[in-house]
Amino acid sequence: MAEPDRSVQQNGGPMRLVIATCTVDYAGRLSAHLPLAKRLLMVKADGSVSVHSDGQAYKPLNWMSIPCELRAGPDQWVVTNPKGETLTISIEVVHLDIEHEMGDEPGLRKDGVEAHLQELLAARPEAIAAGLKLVRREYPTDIGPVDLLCRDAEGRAVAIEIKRRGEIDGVEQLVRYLERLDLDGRLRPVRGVFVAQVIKPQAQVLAAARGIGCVEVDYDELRGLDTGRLTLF
Amino acid sequence: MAEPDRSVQQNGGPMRLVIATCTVDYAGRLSAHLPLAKRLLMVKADGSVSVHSDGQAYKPLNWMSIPCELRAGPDQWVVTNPKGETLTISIEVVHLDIEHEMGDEPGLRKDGVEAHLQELLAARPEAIAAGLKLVRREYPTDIGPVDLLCRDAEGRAVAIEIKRRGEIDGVEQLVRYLERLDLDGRLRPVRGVFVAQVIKPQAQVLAAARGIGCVEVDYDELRGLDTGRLTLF
DNA sequence: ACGTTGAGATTGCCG
DNA sequence: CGGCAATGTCAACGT
Repeated sequence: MAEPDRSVQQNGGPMRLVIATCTVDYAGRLSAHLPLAKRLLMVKADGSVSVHSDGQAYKPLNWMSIPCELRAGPDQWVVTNPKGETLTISIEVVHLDIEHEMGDEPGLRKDGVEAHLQELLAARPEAIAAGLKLVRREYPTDIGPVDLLCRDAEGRAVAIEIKRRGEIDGVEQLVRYLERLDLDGRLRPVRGVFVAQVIKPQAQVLAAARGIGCVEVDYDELRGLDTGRLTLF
Repeated sequence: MAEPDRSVQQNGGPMRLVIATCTVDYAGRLSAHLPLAKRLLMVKADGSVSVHSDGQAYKPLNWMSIPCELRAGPDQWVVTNPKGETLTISIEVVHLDIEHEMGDEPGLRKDGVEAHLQELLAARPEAIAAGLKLVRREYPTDIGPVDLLCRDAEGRAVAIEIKRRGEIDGVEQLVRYLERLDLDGRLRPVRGVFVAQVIKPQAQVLAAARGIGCVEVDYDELRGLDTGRLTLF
């Protein structure tokens, strides 16, 4: 064959959607077989292939992840990967076959648990320590905003740093904020509390050495309390 | 409204495929946002919704699993589930919108690793222990067949039980076989070896207490050796 | 019905 | 760069 083999799907192409009556066989980590039925075959731009039925949201019945190579003949598709795993799709009838250029995917932005934690704790600072009242979220200092500034039951200032995972650099960050806040006569002396879902032993030790309190909070419980409040009224 | 709300997707409908320029927001366990881009929206017969880009095989960018309810307006889809999680798809442009009746899915048949392991080890019992020679696969006893019966280098009988995962009940099963096999003067005394990809500590302890050997085998390696043999000739 | 466990997991994070 | 843990884990099986 002199001309390039167009049956080989390379990365960067459009998404291809095929609805076909087919059987599917996978041989790799395990062997699996799908009897003859109508299914959706999805070939993504990156070359990966997945076989969907109209159930089992969202997981496909079978698939082949990149890196892999698709040899798509009229009656049979064979997808192989470097590990020697194969996905063989034997096609009886094609009901639909479309290609669509999808363009770039800007990517998923997960609004981290940290932001949400801050929201929840701003709404209920007493979950950190009894009697704590919020002064301001994102209280500004000249080296950046501290997550929460509160006053305790005795009216003393408390700076709170919130992390998803409590590690040593989070404690150091809080120490820097505390230095800055202590320059303000209206706040001084400012106590620090480091809050996270889990605080690593190293961070706990450093915090203790710096006179900073540590509080581990349960995210689900906080969310539960929060929704609990919402549903009460 | 007197007529039924057709914008509500119930289970049992056809599969719907939409390619649309859209933004997507998920609020539930976490919050996530997808900027405006062209994506594939898949609505399965069971009502589940998933949002695919043309990368990240096979996992969708966002999804909502059953049980859930889809309210599909022209500009916005809102999928909710009983836990109060929401998936909101705001549609700018629709590039494709098809529905297709998929019919029944006969279901996936997984040919277990255990059967394949037995095949591979029957072909190469020396992978279990040097000098081991196969007498018979599925050697019958009156309480069921033992996976492999072998003879070691000294001609002594060895009964082998093969599991994908070595747990305590697999050891007990082998113990029962050994009792039976020991009744046969032509075999007695019969040694036992428990073979699995991984053997749990509890099972190892019990095996040791019963004088049964434990061998962990690497499935991929065995397959490799096997295909190695096949490709050598 | 509920808890336990495995999964062709994938993905991020840490050391 | 390789091992470990989390995942919006899900799904299947045993109690």
